[in-house]
Amino acid sequence: MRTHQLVLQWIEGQLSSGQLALGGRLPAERSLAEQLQVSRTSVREAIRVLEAMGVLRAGVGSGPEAGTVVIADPTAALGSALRLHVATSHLPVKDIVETRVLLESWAASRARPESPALAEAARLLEQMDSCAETEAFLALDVRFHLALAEAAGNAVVSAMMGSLREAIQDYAGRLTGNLQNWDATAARLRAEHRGILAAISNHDGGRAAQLVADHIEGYYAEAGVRPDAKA
Amino acid sequence: MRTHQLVLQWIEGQLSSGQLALGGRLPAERSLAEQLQVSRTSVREAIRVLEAMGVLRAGVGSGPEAGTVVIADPTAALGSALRLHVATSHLPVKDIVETRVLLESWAASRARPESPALAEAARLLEQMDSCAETEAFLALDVRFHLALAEAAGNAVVSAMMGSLREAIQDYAGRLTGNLQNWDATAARLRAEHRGILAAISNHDGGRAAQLVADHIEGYYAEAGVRPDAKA
DNA sequence: CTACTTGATGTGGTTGGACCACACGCCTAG
DNA sequence: CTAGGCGTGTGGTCCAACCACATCAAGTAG
Repeated sequence: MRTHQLVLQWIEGQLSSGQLALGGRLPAERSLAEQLQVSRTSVREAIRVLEAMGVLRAGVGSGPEAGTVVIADPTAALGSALRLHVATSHLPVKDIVETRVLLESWAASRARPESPALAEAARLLEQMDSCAETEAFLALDVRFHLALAEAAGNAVVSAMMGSLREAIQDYAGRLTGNLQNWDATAARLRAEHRGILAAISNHDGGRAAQLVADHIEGYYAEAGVRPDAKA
Repeated sequence: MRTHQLVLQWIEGQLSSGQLALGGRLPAERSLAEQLQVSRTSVREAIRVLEAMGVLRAGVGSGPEAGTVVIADPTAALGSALRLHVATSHLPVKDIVETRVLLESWAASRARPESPALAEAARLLEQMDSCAETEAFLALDVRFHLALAEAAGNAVVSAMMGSLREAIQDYAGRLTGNLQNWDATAARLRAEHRGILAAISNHDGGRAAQLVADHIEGYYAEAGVRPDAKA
């Protein structure tokens, strides 16, 4: 057992047992090293791993914003991991898109019309109407889809969807350049978004799921994704 | 930008550009540190992060097994990340199970009867017939479900399913103790497995998906999972 | 008395160096 | 020709020191 893994186990134990909860602060690196009888280096390596997984956040200085505190950002961990494995060509972009369609369709079919996340999605839609810049439009689009996912009330699905999106973000951004007529595409996307929200409001989950699947697949098809495309 | 993140970017760039591929070896830590003009500590922190994400594997000594090489184990990264976030009670077990049902049903509906993975699944099923010990049975069960997922031909779904399984492995293990009559349960599981394989062989994806969903939900229900259960 | 300056303190961030355990492969003694 | 030892390079670990930063408290000028 390598030393930093011992530290990892200790921290995970503290989390599991509830002695270390969300927002809680880890002991200072130097003091934790002494407490566990390991070097500060090993403590730091463990902290780095947990930081990369979205479990901790390290802050320098003094005061409430400083120190190493427990956070909860599952999307960060899954996203960077997926992105790296896409980089090694071990995870085809095609599979990423396919999985995103699966998760997002399910989320749409499960979304509850009364969910606050759905109201947020509707608000985002209005902002997109008065948005001319492509970049800002796409940023709102990302938030719209994430809000849609959250409306299903499944944190794992939300995290996975966000991470899938992050993993192919650069790739999707480059695709936008392939579009022939952005204004026309944006208009179509707006209309499709409205259709999705309407289906959810009408408690027609099946239709919402189908619309979402068409929406995503249609966009990638228009941007020129081929089934064997690589990142 | 922190120093170890610079190293991370450099390595990710090497992966993206293809100069560092699966099975390739990273320069030695000391030499990489000199090349990037950073300390060995920073290089090591970056390597630790990538190791935790299943992208690298560090080996001591000399020869072909030594050095830091590129691997591809997406399941490891997603699994440990999910497990940690379950530990912080940020990801409810209920959502994990729900997501697993979603992914695995989809995989069953997409599984190709001629897939080698499906043949492997059938082989595992035979082994489970002549398997009395609970522990060994469950180990084969895990491999059976993973083979089923691989038969769908989507690497992302396979990785996510494996990681979901890993994240609640300990939890599921404890559940087994809740079962009243293990022999009867095992017999039922065997029969259900056969039904799933039969449906796939008959090209009845819809039925296969339904059987898988019932199979998983039935097991957790029998073991006493309540919707608000925590890890 | 108030308001600003200044230093002490504690945090993570980074570095260089040292030593260890390990595995391979050469090289010598038999 | 064989068997053992030893050199070399790898990651693993630890230590001591220094830096940048943020806060807070004491001290000082107004």
